[in-house]
Order: sequence, then structure tokens, then C-alpha cells
Amino acid sequence: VRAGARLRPLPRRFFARDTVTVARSLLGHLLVHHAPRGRRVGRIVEVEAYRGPRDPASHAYRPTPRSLIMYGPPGMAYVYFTYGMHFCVNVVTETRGRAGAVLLRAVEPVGGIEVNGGAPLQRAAAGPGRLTRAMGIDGRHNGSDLTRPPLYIADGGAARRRMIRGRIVAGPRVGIAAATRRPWRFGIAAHGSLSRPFARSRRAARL
DNA sequence: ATCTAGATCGGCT
DNA sequence: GCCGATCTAGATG
Repeated sequence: VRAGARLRPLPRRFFARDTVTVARSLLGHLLVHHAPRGRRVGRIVEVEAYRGPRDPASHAYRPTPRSLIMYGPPGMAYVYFTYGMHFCVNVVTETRGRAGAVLLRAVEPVGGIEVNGGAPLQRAAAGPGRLTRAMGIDGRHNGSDLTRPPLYIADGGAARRRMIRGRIVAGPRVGIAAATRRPWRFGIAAHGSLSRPFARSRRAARL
């Protein structure tokens, strides 16, 4: 992605689908933030699907003030604060009235992302908390529309097709009790920007 | 009003 | 591998 390249936001209908399908489909697309100090871009390499009332691991297992956004229209950002210091960003899925969201867990830095400390750039957004820090995302973005600037998901183009071809793997969601274990974590096999490796390379269902 | 677990991370052992 | 940081939504009294 060239410095001045035009990036096309994905349309809202992209997000108005089954949550697990949207999660897999997001791999290879771009997360873009027109931040105060310039445009930051990352290619999505790891996500997790969280559904609604049938998914005990989801914040939307019951409707609460915090999770109401997940019951709203698709394509909006659900940002929450956790462990006293980290923000996590989700993309709301499904149609209005049906809860669902995809947690963005890792992106490969493509532009405008700075290294933190002595860590390699490749690891700067490897994990949901690091991702929001690297991209300049925080609680102010909760409820914002991800189909248009300043914060949006853009089409990954040909590079996306190359990245995902035969390389999508699935596994259990991170930090979720075994009782609700579901293979709803998706990523690019053996990619250097994953939050952590996928244990077994079970290939995910094809798109 | 108070309690507690948490979709985490970095540093240390 | 383990632990502490530092806050809050949600649950319970």
C-alpha cells in the first residue's frame, strides 16, 4: 500500500452477515485510521467471532448497557476497556436486532505504525491491546462508523487474495473457558504478527 | 455500596 | 511460567 494510495472502505452489507463468516472474511482486509499524526494502516491477520444470546463467551450473551451496541446496526465499532489498561476493538456484525461482533486481535503493520520500545515492528499490533495502541484507537471510537473515515475497514485487494489463499487457520478463542470452547479464532497460518501461534494447523472452511 | 473477574501485556523468575 | 498493574461493567446485597 503506497503512502498516498486511495483506500476503499468496505460497504455496510459486508458486515450484515453471519458473524463467523464476517470474521473469516475480514482476514487480509485493512484497518485504517486517519489519526492526528497521520494515516495508520494494518492488514488484519487474526480475529475472533463473538455471537449473541447463544454464545456465553460473548459480551452480548445478555443485553446490557455496554453490549447494546452489538445489537445495533452492522459496521459500527464496539470498543471496550479491560484489565485496567487495554482497549479492544470489535466490528459489529449481523442485522440490527441480532447481536454479533468480531474482535480484531492482530494486524500486520502496513503504514504509519511506530515501533514501541525495542520490539520489532512486526509485533507492534500482535494482540488486541497492542493493536488498539498501535492504531491509536481508544474509548472515543466506541460506536463510530467503520465504513467511513476517520476509522474504517478498507478492501485488501490483490494482496489480500495472496495472503489468505490456503492459509486460513482456526482454533479456540483465547482466554475463553473450556465450557464454551468453539473454533472461532481465525488467522493467517504462521504469520509473524499473530498474537500467538495456532496450535494445530486445522484449515478453516473455505470462504 | 461493595465485590470480582476480566476477549491483556510486559517484566521477571 | 507467574505476577502485578489499574479500571470498570455487571452482579449481588
